[in-house]
Amino acid sequence: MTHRTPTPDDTRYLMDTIYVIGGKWRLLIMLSLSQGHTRFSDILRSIPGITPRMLSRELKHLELNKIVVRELNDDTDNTDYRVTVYCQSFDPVVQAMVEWGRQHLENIKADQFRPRAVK
Amino acid sequence: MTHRTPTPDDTRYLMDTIYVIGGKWRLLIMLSLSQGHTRFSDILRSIPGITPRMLSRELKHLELNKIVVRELNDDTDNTDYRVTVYCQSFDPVVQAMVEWGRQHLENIKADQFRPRAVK
DNA sequence: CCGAATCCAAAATGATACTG
DNA sequence: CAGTATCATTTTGGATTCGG
Repeated sequence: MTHRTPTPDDTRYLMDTIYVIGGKWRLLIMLSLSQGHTRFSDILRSIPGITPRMLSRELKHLELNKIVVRELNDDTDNTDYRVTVYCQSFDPVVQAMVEWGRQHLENIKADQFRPRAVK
Repeated sequence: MTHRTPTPDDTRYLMDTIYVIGGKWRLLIMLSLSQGHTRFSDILRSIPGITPRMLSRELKHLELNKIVVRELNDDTDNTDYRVTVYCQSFDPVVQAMVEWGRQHLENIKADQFRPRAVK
């Protein structure tokens, strides 16, 4: 049984989650990191439309909240960002949202190619 | 096998989803509706902190995007808001986020009651 | 009391240029 | 490469008000 009846508490839980991952970019950054990107410029390129300003700010926020860690690579003198286990706890949320987006695009495509009745 | 390797396309799917449900209130309104609230004031009361202004605006957005429908009840002369099947397609996302929030609260509680080593 | 509109303040985000 | 600084724009929210 995968269905639960929603309770008023669910509203609180949902608010908390929205608060933590709020904004346009945090989940996208987490996804980029989980795709294996570790360097600032790589993450920047992997997320269409994000600016260095927002990436820098959001990485700082995510680091403060223990969602990512920042490491200095002594050899290459580069900064690497990595996910934490805490970040991985968002995987089900990200998966559900990615899946919704994929389905949505499929639906749009299907509707475009399906003939419609004309008035 | 429930795990997928993330692809660059996933970034696009995730962006689309964030765009559609973006903001602080939309998912909360959908949850409230799925909890059975149909009237403006009921929804308003069920979401702590939301103002009539934001609820009104977001309901309008959700209606335009076919996520909710607005019905006039002729008997009581009241407006009823109801979810659509499109709205229900977000259930997995909402469930995942509610579940994350619940776990998060449990973790916080557990940590608070677990004795810590003192320096 | 329900639902929406108006005006204004604050916060989030964007564009662009620039630094070590 | 890894960010910062500055300024413009957009989004969000508060307070108030107004008509059913």
